[in-house]
Amino acid sequence: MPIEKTVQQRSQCVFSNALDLFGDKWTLLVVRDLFFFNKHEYKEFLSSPEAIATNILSDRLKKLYAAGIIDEKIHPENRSRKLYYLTTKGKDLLPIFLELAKWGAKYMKDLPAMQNLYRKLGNDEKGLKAQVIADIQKWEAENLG
Amino acid sequence: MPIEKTVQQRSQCVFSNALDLFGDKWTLLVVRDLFFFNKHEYKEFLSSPEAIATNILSDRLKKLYAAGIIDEKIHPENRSRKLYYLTTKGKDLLPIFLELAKWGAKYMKDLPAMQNLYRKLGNDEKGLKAQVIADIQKWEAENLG
DNA sequence: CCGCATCCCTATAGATACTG
DNA sequence: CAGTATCTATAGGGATGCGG
Repeated sequence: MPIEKTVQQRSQCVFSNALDLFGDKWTLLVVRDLFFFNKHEYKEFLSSPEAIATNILSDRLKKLYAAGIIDEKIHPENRSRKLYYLTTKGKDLLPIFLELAKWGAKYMKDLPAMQNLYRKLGNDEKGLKAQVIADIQKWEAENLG
Repeated sequence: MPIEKTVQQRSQCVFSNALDLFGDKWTLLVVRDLFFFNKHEYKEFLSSPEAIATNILSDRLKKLYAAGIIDEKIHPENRSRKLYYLTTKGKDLLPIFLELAKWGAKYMKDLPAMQNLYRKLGNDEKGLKAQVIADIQKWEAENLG
């Protein structure tokens, strides 16, 4: 029987509390995959270029679930697989990602793989945001409906 | 002679690169102190409620400096002290903090210490932002001028 | 004093091997 | 295929040292 780990908050600060939740190198990458790469399965997260380890992925999915940022359901085609998707609370993280990307667009110009995103952010941020939301809603209609 | 640690980037992704820089529980708390609590000295960062350890603080100040997010100068009244302050690159992180705070205002309502910030965010985000910037400029005029 | 640097030790993160 | 178990590496807390 494992000892219940009471997640201790370091202070009453909203930033400190946020960092208690996703202040690490992996948690937000899973959320990124959900937002921008239409990934919804364990093996899809594993296939991202950063190469997250299986135990870390498992742990982060649990933490995101416990925090109410993602939800999950059995894959309709295969009971041994799961589908992960963002809750409303999770989807509300999008503005943070977009601001982060804007900062990156300004100060990490040396990331060639990101130039398309940067251009879209600069030209048509609202369009980008709308498209991310639309993609999610499309997926939801097909898989949660 | 210490071995130079080449900070390895995990991928070409802007989010991954950002997390390589501040994907930990402490780095952004130092930036927070600079933005919202008008802290500019080593001992002031140490006095924050999260109680950062001295070696961690020292390490994070170096990393933030190396990343061009903060700069430093000798304290005018005492050569044994230093003043730390945000560069333009650092100040440009403010929108990320504000989006984070907005998310927290919606989903961490149980942080009584933050209610004032949340209210201000809800009522007058632009005013809040302007005030943070104004406070910084006031400090700069007095200390960097 | 003040800003760190260093050391020691523990806790946690994470890579790899393995299992149901 | 989706995770767990095991092992190792790193982050971090706390005490202390040390130069300016």
